[in-house]
Amino acid sequence: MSYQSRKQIILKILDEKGDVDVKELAQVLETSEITVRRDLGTMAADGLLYRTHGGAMKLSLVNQPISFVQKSAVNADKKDHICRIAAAQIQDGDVIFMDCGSTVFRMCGFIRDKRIKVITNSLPVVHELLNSAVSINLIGGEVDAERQAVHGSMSIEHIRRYQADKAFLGVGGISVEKGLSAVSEKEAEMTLSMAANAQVTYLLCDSSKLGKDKYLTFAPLTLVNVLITDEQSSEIIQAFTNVGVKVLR
Amino acid sequence: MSYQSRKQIILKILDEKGDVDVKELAQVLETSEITVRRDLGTMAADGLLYRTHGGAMKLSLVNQPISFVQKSAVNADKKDHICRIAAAQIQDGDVIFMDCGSTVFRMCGFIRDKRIKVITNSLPVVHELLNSAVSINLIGGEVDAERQAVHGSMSIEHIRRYQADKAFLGVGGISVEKGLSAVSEKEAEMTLSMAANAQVTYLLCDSSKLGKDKYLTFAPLTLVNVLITDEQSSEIIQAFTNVGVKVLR
DNA sequence: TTTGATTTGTTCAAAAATAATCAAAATTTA
DNA sequence: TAAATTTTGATTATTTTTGAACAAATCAAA
Repeated sequence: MSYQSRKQIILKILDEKGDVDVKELAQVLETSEITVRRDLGTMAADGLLYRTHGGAMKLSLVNQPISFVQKSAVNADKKDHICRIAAAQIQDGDVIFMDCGSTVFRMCGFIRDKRIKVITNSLPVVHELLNSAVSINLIGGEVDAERQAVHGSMSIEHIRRYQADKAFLGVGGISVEKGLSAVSEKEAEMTLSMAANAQVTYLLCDSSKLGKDKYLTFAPLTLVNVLITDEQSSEIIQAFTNVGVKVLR
Repeated sequence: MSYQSRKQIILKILDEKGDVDVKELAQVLETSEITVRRDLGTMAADGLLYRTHGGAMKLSLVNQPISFVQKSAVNADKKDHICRIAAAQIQDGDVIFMDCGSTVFRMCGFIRDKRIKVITNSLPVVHELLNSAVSINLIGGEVDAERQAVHGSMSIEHIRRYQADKAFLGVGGISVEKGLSAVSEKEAEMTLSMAANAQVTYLLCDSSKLGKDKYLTFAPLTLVNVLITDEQSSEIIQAFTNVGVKVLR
Protein backbone atom coordinates (compact mmCIF):
# COMPACT_ATOMS: atom_id res chain seq x y z
CA MET A 1 0.00 0.00 0.00
CA SER A 2 1.41 3.37 -0.94
CA TYR A 3 1.85 6.34 1.35
CA GLN A 4 -1.06 8.20 -0.32
CA SER A 5 -3.36 5.24 0.26
CA ARG A 6 -2.36 4.99 3.88
CA LYS A 7 -2.76 8.77 4.26
CA GLN A 8 -6.37 8.66 3.07
CA ILE A 9 -7.18 5.87 5.50
CA ILE A 10 -5.46 7.62 8.39
CA LEU A 11 -7.37 10.85 7.72
CA LYS A 12 -10.64 8.97 7.51
CA ILE A 13 -10.08 7.22 10.85
CA LEU A 14 -9.00 10.49 12.49
CA ASP A 15 -12.13 12.19 11.22
CA GLU A 16 -14.31 9.42 12.64
CA LYS A 17 -12.59 8.86 15.97
CA GLY A 18 -10.76 12.10 16.67
CA ASP A 19 -7.54 10.34 17.64
CA VAL A 20 -5.53 7.24 16.72
CA ASP A 21 -2.57 5.30 18.00
CA VAL A 22 0.45 3.95 16.17
CA LYS A 23 -0.10 0.30 17.03
CA GLU A 24 -3.70 0.37 15.93
CA LEU A 25 -2.86 2.07 12.64
CA ALA A 26 -0.05 -0.41 11.96
CA GLN A 27 -2.59 -3.19 12.32
CA VAL A 28 -5.28 -1.57 10.22
CA LEU A 29 -2.84 -0.59 7.48
CA GLU A 30 -0.99 -3.92 7.65
CA THR A 31 2.37 -2.24 7.88
CA SER A 32 5.06 -1.64 10.50
CA GLU A 33 4.95 0.86 13.33
CA ILE A 34 7.95 2.74 12.01
CA THR A 35 6.20 3.22 8.64
CA VAL A 36 3.15 4.59 10.45
CA ARG A 37 5.39 6.89 12.52
CA ARG A 38 7.00 8.22 9.36
CA ASP A 39 3.59 8.74 7.77
CA LEU A 40 2.30 10.59 10.85
CA GLY A 41 5.47 12.67 10.93
CA THR A 42 5.03 13.71 7.32
CA MET A 43 1.34 14.46 7.80
CA ALA A 44 2.03 16.53 10.91
CA ALA A 45 4.67 18.51 9.01
CA ASP A 46 2.04 19.11 6.30
CA GLY A 47 -0.38 20.47 8.89
CA LEU A 48 -2.89 17.63 8.54
CA LEU A 49 -2.87 16.32 12.11
CA TYR A 50 -1.32 16.79 15.52
CA ARG A 51 1.29 14.26 16.57
CA THR A 52 0.96 12.97 20.13
CA HIS A 53 3.03 10.46 22.07
CA GLY A 54 1.95 7.09 20.78
CA GLY A 55 -0.40 8.43 18.15
CA ALA A 56 -2.06 11.50 16.68
CA MET A 57 -5.10 13.74 17.05
CA LYS A 58 -7.31 15.61 14.67
CA LEU A 59 -6.22 19.24 14.55
CA SER A 60 -9.68 20.56 15.39
CA LEU A 61 -9.62 18.77 18.75
CA VAL A 62 -6.26 20.10 19.81
CA ASN A 63 -6.96 23.78 20.13
CA GLN A 64 -9.89 23.33 22.42
CA PRO A 65 -9.28 24.02 26.07
CA ILE A 66 -9.31 20.90 28.18
CA SER A 67 -12.34 22.21 30.01
CA PHE A 68 -14.58 22.01 26.94
CA VAL A 69 -13.33 18.61 25.84
CA GLN A 70 -13.73 17.19 29.35
CA LYS A 71 -17.13 18.74 29.80
CA SER A 72 -18.32 17.33 26.49
CA ALA A 73 -17.06 13.87 27.44
CA VAL A 74 -18.97 13.78 30.73
CA ASN A 75 -21.99 11.48 30.35
CA ALA A 76 -20.97 10.91 26.75
CA ASP A 77 -23.30 7.92 26.31
CA LYS A 78 -26.32 9.86 27.54
CA LYS A 79 -25.41 12.83 25.40
CA ASP A 80 -24.96 10.70 22.30
CA HIS A 81 -28.32 9.07 22.89
CA ILE A 82 -29.91 12.51 23.02
CA CYS A 83 -27.99 13.68 19.96
CA ARG A 84 -29.08 10.75 17.82
CA ILE A 85 -32.69 11.59 18.54
CA ALA A 86 -31.99 15.27 17.84
CA ALA A 87 -30.28 14.50 14.51
CA ALA A 88 -33.26 12.39 13.46
CA GLN A 89 -35.43 15.53 13.66
CA ILE A 90 -33.33 17.23 10.96
CA GLN A 91 -34.01 16.97 7.24
CA ASP A 92 -31.84 18.03 4.32
CA GLY A 93 -32.57 21.67 3.53
CA ASP A 94 -33.16 22.69 7.15
CA VAL A 95 -31.61 25.79 8.64
CA ILE A 96 -30.78 25.22 12.31
CA PHE A 97 -29.37 27.13 15.27
CA MET A 98 -26.89 25.37 17.50
CA ASP A 99 -25.74 27.00 20.71
CA CYS A 100 -22.44 26.54 22.53
CA GLY A 101 -23.34 23.74 24.93
CA SER A 102 -21.31 20.58 25.30
CA THR A 103 -24.27 18.34 24.49
CA VAL A 104 -25.24 20.30 21.41
CA PHE A 105 -21.62 20.07 20.26
CA ARG A 106 -21.86 16.29 20.18
CA MET A 107 -24.63 16.55 17.60
CA CYS A 108 -21.95 17.41 15.04
CA GLY A 109 -20.96 13.79 14.71
CA PHE A 110 -24.51 12.88 13.74
CA ILE A 111 -25.24 15.62 11.22
CA ARG A 112 -22.04 16.05 9.27
CA ASP A 113 -23.45 14.33 6.17
CA LYS A 114 -26.67 16.33 6.06
CA ARG A 115 -27.16 19.10 3.52
CA ILE A 116 -28.26 21.71 5.96
CA LYS A 117 -27.23 25.15 7.17
CA VAL A 118 -26.00 25.49 10.75
CA ILE A 119 -25.97 28.91 12.41
CA THR A 120 -23.89 28.84 15.57
CA ASN A 121 -21.88 30.90 18.02
CA SER A 122 -19.73 27.94 19.04
CA LEU A 123 -16.15 27.68 17.75
CA PRO A 124 -15.90 23.92 18.43
CA VAL A 125 -19.07 23.39 16.37
CA VAL A 126 -17.59 25.40 13.48
CA HIS A 127 -14.36 23.42 13.61
CA GLU A 128 -16.09 20.11 13.82
CA LEU A 129 -18.30 20.85 10.80
CA LEU A 130 -15.78 22.71 8.62
CA ASN A 131 -15.02 19.68 6.50
CA SER A 132 -18.48 18.26 6.17
CA ALA A 133 -21.54 18.56 3.97
CA VAL A 134 -22.94 21.24 6.28
CA SER A 135 -22.98 24.93 5.34
CA ILE A 136 -22.04 27.13 8.31
CA ASN A 137 -22.86 30.66 9.37
CA LEU A 138 -20.98 31.94 12.36
CA ILE A 139 -22.51 34.45 14.75
CA GLY A 140 -20.16 37.39 15.33
CA GLY A 141 -19.35 39.28 18.52
CA GLU A 142 -17.05 39.06 21.53
CA VAL A 143 -15.13 35.83 21.90
CA ASP A 144 -15.26 34.07 25.26
CA ALA A 145 -12.07 32.02 25.45
CA GLU A 146 -13.21 29.71 28.20
CA ARG A 147 -16.42 28.66 26.50
CA GLN A 148 -14.97 29.06 23.01
CA ALA A 149 -18.08 30.89 21.95
CA VAL A 150 -19.23 34.29 20.82
CA HIS A 151 -21.60 36.41 22.92
CA GLY A 152 -22.78 39.98 23.42
CA SER A 153 -25.20 42.53 22.06
CA MET A 154 -23.66 42.37 18.60
CA SER A 155 -24.32 38.62 18.61
CA ILE A 156 -27.93 39.11 19.67
CA GLU A 157 -28.44 41.56 16.80
CA HIS A 158 -26.81 39.16 14.37
CA ILE A 159 -29.05 36.25 15.44
CA ARG A 160 -32.10 38.43 14.93
CA ARG A 161 -31.16 38.76 11.28
CA TYR A 162 -31.69 35.03 10.73
CA GLN A 163 -34.82 32.89 10.72
CA ALA A 164 -34.17 29.22 11.35
CA ASP A 165 -36.39 26.17 11.00
CA LYS A 166 -35.14 24.64 14.23
CA ALA A 167 -33.02 25.54 17.23
CA PHE A 168 -31.07 22.97 19.24
CA LEU A 169 -30.18 24.35 22.64
CA GLY A 170 -28.77 23.32 25.97
CA VAL A 171 -29.32 24.77 29.43
CA GLY A 172 -27.62 24.65 32.79
CA GLY A 173 -30.75 23.45 34.58
CA ILE A 174 -34.45 22.87 34.09
CA SER A 175 -37.38 22.15 36.39
CA VAL A 176 -41.17 22.18 36.14
CA GLU A 177 -41.35 24.71 38.98
CA LYS A 178 -38.71 27.21 37.90
CA GLY A 179 -38.46 26.71 34.17
CA LEU A 180 -35.08 27.16 32.45
CA SER A 181 -32.02 28.32 34.37
CA ALA A 182 -28.40 29.11 33.52
CA VAL A 183 -25.02 29.92 35.07
CA SER A 184 -24.26 32.69 32.59
CA GLU A 185 -26.39 35.67 31.64
CA LYS A 186 -24.65 35.82 28.30
CA GLU A 187 -25.59 32.25 27.44
CA ALA A 188 -29.12 32.86 28.62
CA GLU A 189 -29.42 35.79 26.19
CA MET A 190 -28.12 33.68 23.33
CA THR A 191 -30.59 30.90 24.15
CA LEU A 192 -33.47 33.36 24.22
CA SER A 193 -32.45 34.92 20.91
CA MET A 194 -32.07 31.64 19.09
CA ALA A 195 -35.39 30.37 20.41
CA ALA A 196 -37.10 33.61 19.37
CA ASN A 197 -35.89 33.23 15.79
CA ALA A 198 -36.63 29.57 15.18
CA GLN A 199 -39.83 27.83 14.19
CA VAL A 200 -39.30 24.92 16.58
CA THR A 201 -37.09 24.88 19.65
CA TYR A 202 -35.54 21.65 20.91
CA LEU A 203 -33.91 21.47 24.31
CA LEU A 204 -31.19 18.87 24.74
CA CYS A 205 -30.88 17.96 28.39
CA ASP A 206 -29.41 14.90 30.06
CA SER A 207 -30.93 13.40 33.18
CA SER A 208 -28.27 14.89 35.45
CA LYS A 209 -29.78 18.33 34.88
CA LEU A 210 -33.51 17.57 35.01
CA GLY A 211 -35.22 18.89 38.08
CA LYS A 212 -32.21 20.98 39.00
CA ASP A 213 -31.98 24.76 38.88
CA LYS A 214 -29.06 27.15 38.40
CA TYR A 215 -28.79 30.65 39.81
CA LEU A 216 -30.43 32.50 36.90
CA THR A 217 -33.98 31.57 35.95
CA PHE A 218 -34.37 33.14 32.54
CA ALA A 219 -37.33 31.60 30.74
CA PRO A 220 -40.52 29.62 31.34
CA LEU A 221 -40.88 26.08 29.95
CA THR A 222 -43.07 27.47 27.19
CA LEU A 223 -39.90 28.61 25.43
CA VAL A 224 -39.33 24.92 24.56
CA ASN A 225 -41.35 22.95 22.05
CA VAL A 226 -39.57 19.63 22.46
CA LEU A 227 -37.37 18.27 25.25
CA ILE A 228 -34.94 15.57 24.22
CA THR A 229 -33.56 13.63 27.14
CA ASP A 230 -32.22 10.27 28.29
CA GLU A 231 -34.31 10.38 31.48
CA GLN A 232 -36.29 7.15 31.88
CA SER A 233 -38.44 7.96 34.95
CA SER A 234 -42.10 8.12 33.91
CA GLU A 235 -42.87 10.48 36.78
CA ILE A 236 -40.39 13.07 35.61
CA ILE A 237 -41.41 12.74 31.96
CA GLN A 238 -45.09 13.01 32.95
CA ALA A 239 -44.39 16.15 34.95
CA PHE A 240 -43.05 17.87 31.82
CA THR A 241 -45.75 16.53 29.57
CA ASN A 242 -48.35 17.84 32.02
CA VAL A 243 -47.12 21.38 31.45
CA GLY A 244 -47.21 21.08 27.67
CA VAL A 245 -43.65 20.07 26.84
CA LYS A 246 -43.35 17.27 24.29
CA VAL A 247 -40.66 14.83 25.38
CA LEU A 248 -38.56 12.60 23.12
CA ARG A 249 -36.40 9.80 24.54
CA MET B 1 -4.12 -4.19 -26.81
CA SER B 2 -3.58 -0.56 -27.73
CA TYR B 3 -2.74 2.26 -25.38
CA GLN B 4 -6.22 3.76 -25.77
CA SER B 5 -7.84 0.46 -24.83
CA ARG B 6 -5.63 0.06 -21.81
CA LYS B 7 -6.28 3.66 -20.80
CA GLN B 8 -10.06 3.14 -20.74
CA ILE B 9 -9.69 0.02 -18.63
CA ILE B 10 -7.29 1.74 -16.22
CA LEU B 11 -9.66 4.69 -15.76
CA LYS B 12 -12.57 2.35 -15.20
CA ILE B 13 -10.72 0.41 -12.49
CA LEU B 14 -9.56 3.65 -10.84
CA ASP B 15 -13.10 4.95 -10.77
CA GLU B 16 -14.34 1.76 -9.15
CA LYS B 17 -11.55 1.18 -6.66
CA GLY B 18 -9.96 4.59 -6.13
CA ASP B 19 -6.46 3.21 -6.49
CA VAL B 20 -4.55 0.58 -8.45
CA ASP B 21 -1.13 -1.01 -8.49
CA VAL B 22 1.22 -1.70 -11.37
CA LYS B 23 1.40 -5.46 -10.90
CA GLU B 24 -2.35 -5.82 -10.74
CA LEU B 25 -2.83 -3.72 -13.87
CA ALA B 26 -0.17 -5.67 -15.75
CA GLN B 27 -2.11 -8.82 -14.98
CA VAL B 28 -5.51 -7.44 -15.88
CA LEU B 29 -4.25 -5.82 -19.09
CA GLU B 30 -2.08 -8.84 -19.98
CA THR B 31 0.95 -6.69 -20.64
CA SER B 32 4.27 -5.96 -18.95
CA GLU B 33 4.80 -3.80 -15.92
CA ILE B 34 6.98 -1.40 -17.86
CA THR B 35 4.18 -0.82 -20.35
CA VAL B 36 1.79 -0.12 -17.51
CA ARG B 37 4.32 2.27 -15.94
CA ARG B 38 4.62 4.12 -19.24
CA ASP B 39 0.83 4.28 -19.55
CA LEU B 40 0.45 5.60 -16.01
CA GLY B 41 3.22 8.13 -16.63
CA THR B 42 1.49 9.43 -19.71
CA MET B 43 -1.89 9.56 -17.99
CA ALA B 44 -0.44 11.40 -14.99
CA ALA B 45 1.21 13.93 -17.32
CA ASP B 46 -2.21 14.40 -18.93
CA GLY B 47 -3.74 15.09 -15.53
CA LEU B 48 -5.93 11.97 -15.51
CA LEU B 49 -4.60 10.36 -12.35
CA TYR B 50 -2.08 10.68 -9.57
CA ARG B 51 0.99 8.51 -9.81
CA THR B 52 2.02 6.88 -6.54
CA HIS B 53 4.93 4.55 -5.71
CA GLY B 54 3.87 1.21 -7.12
CA GLY B 55 0.59 2.39 -8.60
CA ALA B 56 -1.81 5.29 -9.01
CA MET B 57 -4.74 7.00 -7.35
CA LYS B 58 -7.78 8.82 -8.52
CA LEU B 59 -7.13 12.56 -8.54
CA SER B 60 -10.20 13.41 -6.47
CA LEU B 61 -8.82 11.42 -3.55
CA VAL B 62 -5.57 13.33 -3.56
CA ASN B 63 -6.51 16.89 -4.47
CA GLN B 64 -7.08 18.31 -1.02
CA PRO B 65 -6.80 22.05 -0.71
CA ILE B 66 -3.45 23.12 0.64
CA SER B 67 -3.96 23.70 4.32
CA PHE B 68 -3.81 27.15 5.81
CA VAL B 69 -0.86 26.12 7.94
CA GLN B 70 1.07 25.09 4.82
CA LYS B 71 0.30 28.34 3.07
CA SER B 72 1.31 30.32 6.12
CA ALA B 73 4.64 28.47 6.29
CA VAL B 74 5.66 29.50 2.77
CA ASN B 75 8.30 32.28 2.99
CA ALA B 76 8.04 32.12 6.78
CA ASP B 77 11.21 34.14 7.37
CA LYS B 78 10.04 36.99 5.15
CA LYS B 79 6.60 36.94 6.73
CA ASP B 80 8.00 36.98 10.26
CA HIS B 81 10.25 39.91 9.40
CA ILE B 82 7.20 41.82 8.20
CA CYS B 83 5.14 40.80 11.23
CA ARG B 84 7.76 41.98 13.72
CA ILE B 85 7.66 45.42 12.14
CA ALA B 86 3.84 45.33 12.12
CA ALA B 87 3.67 44.32 15.80
CA ALA B 88 5.98 47.21 16.70
CA GLN B 89 3.30 49.62 15.39
CA ILE B 90 0.79 48.40 17.97
CA GLN B 91 0.39 49.87 21.46
CA ASP B 92 -1.55 48.53 24.43
CA GLY B 93 -5.12 49.79 24.22
CA ASP B 94 -5.28 49.70 20.41
CA VAL B 95 -8.23 48.19 18.60
CA ILE B 96 -7.06 46.52 15.38
CA PHE B 97 -8.55 44.70 12.40
CA MET B 98 -6.80 41.60 11.15
CA ASP B 99 -7.92 39.96 7.93
CA CYS B 100 -7.65 36.29 6.95
CA GLY B 101 -4.33 36.31 5.08
CA SER B 102 -1.51 33.89 5.84
CA THR B 103 0.97 36.69 6.54
CA VAL B 104 -1.38 38.55 8.86
CA PHE B 105 -1.96 35.28 10.71
CA ARG B 106 1.72 35.10 11.61
CA MET B 107 1.39 38.38 13.48
CA CYS B 108 -0.37 36.46 16.25
CA GLY B 109 2.92 35.17 17.55
CA PHE B 110 4.16 38.73 18.00
CA ILE B 111 1.14 40.31 19.64
CA ARG B 112 -0.18 37.70 22.04
CA ASP B 113 1.11 39.57 25.09
CA LYS B 114 -0.34 42.93 24.15
CA ARG B 115 -3.45 44.26 25.87
CA ILE B 116 -5.32 45.09 22.73
CA LYS B 117 -8.57 44.21 20.98
CA VAL B 118 -8.39 42.26 17.73
CA ILE B 119 -11.36 42.22 15.37
CA THR B 120 -10.99 39.50 12.76
CA ASN B 121 -12.83 37.24 10.33
CA SER B 122 -10.10 34.59 10.46
CA LEU B 123 -10.68 31.37 12.42
CA PRO B 124 -6.95 30.56 12.68
CA VAL B 125 -6.33 34.03 14.13
CA VAL B 126 -9.05 33.46 16.74
CA HIS B 127 -7.61 30.08 17.69
CA GLU B 128 -4.10 31.37 17.90
CA LEU B 129 -5.08 34.25 20.18
CA LEU B 130 -7.70 32.52 22.36
CA ASN B 131 -5.29 31.92 25.20
CA SER B 132 -3.44 35.18 25.16
CA ALA B 133 -3.72 38.68 26.60
CA VAL B 134 -5.62 39.81 23.52
CA SER B 135 -9.37 40.46 23.58
CA ILE B 136 -11.05 39.14 20.44
CA ASN B 137 -14.14 40.08 18.47
CA LEU B 138 -15.08 37.74 15.70
CA ILE B 139 -16.80 38.97 12.57
CA GLY B 140 -19.90 36.90 11.80
CA GLY B 141 -21.23 35.61 8.50
CA GLU B 142 -20.81 32.70 6.11
CA VAL B 143 -17.90 30.38 6.84
CA ASP B 144 -15.55 29.56 3.98
CA ALA B 145 -14.03 26.18 4.90
CA GLU B 146 -11.11 26.40 2.49
CA ARG B 147 -9.90 29.77 3.76
CA GLN B 148 -11.15 29.19 7.31
CA ALA B 149 -12.64 32.65 7.31
CA VAL B 150 -15.97 34.41 7.41
CA HIS B 151 -17.23 36.49 4.49
CA GLY B 152 -20.39 37.94 2.99
CA SER B 153 -22.73 40.86 3.25
CA MET B 154 -23.51 40.12 6.90
CA SER B 155 -19.78 40.33 7.60
CA ILE B 156 -19.48 43.69 5.80
CA GLU B 157 -22.32 45.07 7.89
CA HIS B 158 -20.73 43.75 11.05
CA ILE B 159 -17.36 45.36 10.27
CA ARG B 160 -19.09 48.69 9.67
CA ARG B 161 -20.29 48.61 13.26
CA TYR B 162 -16.70 48.84 14.51
CA GLN B 163 -14.15 51.64 14.39
CA ALA B 164 -10.58 50.43 14.74
CA ASP B 165 -7.36 52.34 15.33
CA LYS B 166 -5.42 50.24 12.84
CA ALA B 167 -6.06 47.63 10.19
CA PHE B 168 -3.47 45.01 9.23
CA LEU B 169 -4.28 43.53 5.84
CA GLY B 170 -2.82 41.29 3.18
CA VAL B 171 -3.44 41.22 -0.56
CA GLY B 172 -2.92 38.81 -3.41
CA GLY B 173 -0.91 41.31 -5.46
CA ILE B 174 0.12 44.93 -5.57
CA SER B 175 1.77 47.18 -8.12
CA VAL B 176 2.29 50.91 -8.62
CA GLU B 177 0.43 50.74 -11.93
CA LYS B 178 -2.61 48.67 -10.97
CA GLY B 179 -2.92 49.22 -7.25
CA LEU B 180 -4.24 46.37 -5.07
CA SER B 181 -5.46 43.12 -6.58
CA ALA B 182 -6.98 39.89 -5.31
CA VAL B 183 -7.97 36.38 -6.33
CA SER B 184 -11.27 36.50 -4.44
CA GLU B 185 -13.99 39.13 -4.62
CA LYS B 186 -15.08 38.20 -1.12
CA GLU B 187 -11.65 38.88 0.33
CA ALA B 188 -11.44 42.12 -1.60
CA GLU B 189 -14.71 43.28 0.00
CA MET B 190 -13.46 42.40 3.46
CA THR B 191 -10.22 44.29 2.85
CA LEU B 192 -12.12 47.37 1.66
CA SER B 193 -14.46 47.28 4.65
CA MET B 194 -11.72 46.96 7.21
CA ALA B 195 -9.68 49.74 5.61
CA ALA B 196 -12.76 52.00 5.52
CA ASN B 197 -13.31 51.57 9.25
CA ALA B 198 -9.76 52.02 10.52
CA GLN B 199 -7.78 55.16 11.24
CA VAL B 200 -4.57 53.78 9.72
CA THR B 201 -4.27 50.95 7.22
CA TYR B 202 -1.15 48.79 7.08
CA LEU B 203 -0.56 46.44 4.18
CA LEU B 204 1.60 43.40 4.86
CA CYS B 205 3.14 42.18 1.65
CA ASP B 206 6.20 40.03 1.03
CA SER B 207 8.53 40.63 -1.89
CA SER B 208 7.12 37.71 -3.88
CA LYS B 209 3.91 39.70 -4.39
CA LEU B 210 5.28 43.20 -5.05
CA GLY B 211 4.91 44.33 -8.62
CA LYS B 212 2.58 41.43 -9.39
CA ASP B 213 -1.14 41.69 -10.07
CA LYS B 214 -4.00 39.23 -9.63
CA TYR B 215 -7.13 39.06 -11.73
CA LEU B 216 -9.24 41.51 -9.69
CA THR B 217 -7.95 45.05 -9.25
CA PHE B 218 -10.09 46.35 -6.40
CA ALA B 219 -8.50 49.46 -4.90
CA PRO B 220 -5.98 52.17 -5.65
CA LEU B 221 -2.78 52.43 -3.59
CA THR B 222 -4.34 55.33 -1.70
CA LEU B 223 -6.28 52.77 0.35
CA VAL B 224 -2.99 52.03 2.12
CA ASN B 225 -1.25 54.32 4.56
CA VAL B 226 1.76 52.11 5.27
CA LEU B 227 3.25 49.22 3.33
CA ILE B 228 5.29 46.78 5.41
CA THR B 229 7.52 44.57 3.31
CA ASP B 230 10.78 42.61 3.27
CA GLU B 231 11.66 43.95 -0.20
CA GLN B 232 15.17 45.44 -0.21
CA SER B 233 15.36 46.94 -3.70
CA SER B 234 15.57 50.74 -3.43
CA GLU B 235 14.00 51.14 -6.85
CA ILE B 236 10.87 49.28 -5.90
CA ILE B 237 10.59 51.03 -2.52
CA GLN B 238 11.09 54.41 -4.22
CA ALA B 239 8.34 53.64 -6.73
CA PHE B 240 5.86 53.22 -3.89
CA THR B 241 7.12 56.18 -1.94
CA ASN B 242 6.74 58.32 -5.06
CA VAL B 243 3.00 57.65 -5.12
CA GLY B 244 2.55 58.50 -1.46
CA VAL B 245 2.82 55.13 0.24
CA LYS B 246 4.98 55.11 3.35
CA VAL B 247 7.15 51.98 3.36
CA LEU B 248 8.52 50.20 6.43
CA ARG B 249 11.16 47.50 6.12
C1' DT C 1 13.86 11.91 41.96
C1' DT C 2 14.39 7.39 40.30
C1' DT C 3 13.09 3.60 37.67
C1' DG C 4 10.93 0.66 34.32
C1' DA C 5 8.01 0.63 30.39
C1' DT C 6 6.89 2.58 26.19
C1' DT C 7 7.64 5.27 22.18
C1' DT C 8 10.46 7.72 18.96
C1' DG C 9 13.60 8.48 15.38
C1' DT C 10 18.09 7.26 13.32
C1' DT C 11 20.89 4.06 10.82
C1' DC C 12 21.45 0.46 7.76
C1' DA C 13 20.35 -3.34 4.80
C1' DA C 14 16.88 -5.48 2.06
C1' DA C 15 13.09 -5.19 -0.94
C1' DA C 16 10.47 -2.88 -4.25
C1' DA C 17 9.87 0.37 -7.83
C1' DT C 18 11.50 3.44 -11.38
C1' DA C 19 13.72 4.98 -15.44
C1' DA C 20 17.29 4.72 -19.00
C1' DT C 21 19.08 2.06 -22.69
C1' DC C 22 18.78 -1.10 -26.28
C1' DA C 23 17.01 -4.68 -29.25
C1' DA C 24 13.06 -7.05 -31.07
C1' DA C 25 8.43 -7.01 -32.58
C1' DA C 26 4.49 -4.82 -34.38
C1' DT C 27 2.31 -1.32 -36.92
C1' DT C 28 2.08 2.31 -40.22
C1' DT C 29 3.35 4.63 -44.38
C1' DA C 30 4.91 5.23 -49.02
C1' DT D 1 6.16 -5.12 -50.16
C1' DA D 2 9.86 -2.69 -48.02
C1' DA D 3 11.18 1.01 -45.16
C1' DA D 4 10.18 3.88 -41.39
C1' DT D 5 8.17 4.54 -37.10
C1' DT D 6 6.15 3.16 -32.90
C1' DT D 7 5.54 0.06 -29.24
C1' DT D 8 7.02 -3.45 -26.21
C1' DG D 9 9.91 -6.09 -23.13
C1' DA D 10 14.47 -7.26 -21.07
C1' DT D 11 18.33 -5.69 -18.60
C1' DT D 12 20.62 -2.83 -15.48
C1' DA D 13 21.63 1.10 -12.57
C1' DT D 14 19.47 4.20 -9.50
C1' DT D 15 16.09 5.73 -6.29
C1' DT D 16 12.58 5.08 -2.92
C1' DT D 17 10.36 2.70 0.67
C1' DT D 18 10.19 -0.50 4.31
C1' DG D 19 11.40 -3.00 8.43
C1' DA D 20 14.79 -4.50 12.00
C1' DA D 21 17.76 -3.09 15.49
C1' DC D 22 19.00 0.00 18.80
C1' DA D 23 20.09 4.34 21.44
C1' DA D 24 17.72 8.26 23.15
C1' DA D 25 13.60 10.51 24.75
C1' DT D 26 9.22 10.54 27.11
C1' DC D 27 5.82 9.06 30.31
C1' DA D 28 3.83 7.37 34.47
C1' DA D 29 4.28 4.98 38.70
C1' DA D 30 6.81 4.26 42.83
